Amino acid sequence: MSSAAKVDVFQAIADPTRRTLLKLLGKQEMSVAQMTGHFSISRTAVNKHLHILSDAGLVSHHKVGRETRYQLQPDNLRELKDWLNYFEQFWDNKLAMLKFLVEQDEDSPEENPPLRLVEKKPPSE
Amino acid sequence: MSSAAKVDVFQAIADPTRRTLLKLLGKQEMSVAQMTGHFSISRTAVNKHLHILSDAGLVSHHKVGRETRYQLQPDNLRELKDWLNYFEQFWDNKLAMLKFLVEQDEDSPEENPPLRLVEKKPPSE
DNA sequence: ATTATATGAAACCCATAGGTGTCACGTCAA
DNA sequence: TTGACGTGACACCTATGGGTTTCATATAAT
Repeated sequence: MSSAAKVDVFQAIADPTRRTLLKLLGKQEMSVAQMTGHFSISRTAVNKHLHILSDAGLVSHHKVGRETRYQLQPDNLRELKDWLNYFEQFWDNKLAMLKFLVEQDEDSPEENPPLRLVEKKPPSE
Repeated sequence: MSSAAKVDVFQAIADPTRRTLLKLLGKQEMSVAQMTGHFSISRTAVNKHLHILSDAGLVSHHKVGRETRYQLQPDNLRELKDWLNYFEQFWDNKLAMLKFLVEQDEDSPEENPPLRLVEKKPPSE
């Protein structure tokens, strides 16, 4: 129940303009006009992109005076990460293993086993 | 020159059918007809999706007799991973740091410093 | 009170994405 | 040789995505 997610996250990040918007919001909360300044498209177009990002649960917004400030809401990117995680086994077993171990560690904070890097091995192909 | 990448990877994985195709190919090399069996759309439609995945460099294909076998080619998913990596700092600093360190290690194979888990700290900005 | 600013919503345009069916061709089986 | 199988290339259709312009409204500034 983390988010309504009326729009697919994969779909939301498919557009390069929206990806740039997310990067911008990663730096700081911004108003619509402020963001529009970074593009050569109309403010209305930017607004549409923001709506899509909002429907995907990737940004939130709140009004400050007459302007609408948008904030990055990266939680739903986890879905993307989880998807990608499945494929990481195909190109880098070592990194996938490490991530697995780290996530295990996250779930049991009282334990803190000494993590060590495994032997280096070249990519299978 | 790893790939032509005529199609954006983000765009390529935006479609759920194409994501399913990638998952299928993650299990094993498959022919077009074989993949079509997993969907309710026409073979021609599947073929188009495969072309898009191919243009994005995510799959490769080779002919075996009269059938065309497709294989997963996950290298270009790194672009997606790199993009996502930037945002991970906003939801999980520890994991992002570890990944960074691991990748650093990948780049300098002659050195092998003892990596230790660092303390969790809030994003710098 | 009046004007400028910041925004949202609506109507509209056009390119393209995703789907279909058809046809031709190479390959495997009888 | 003949026919079924597996596929690629085309032509076509329709919904939607990303863009625009215009209009209305609320807030800030003078």
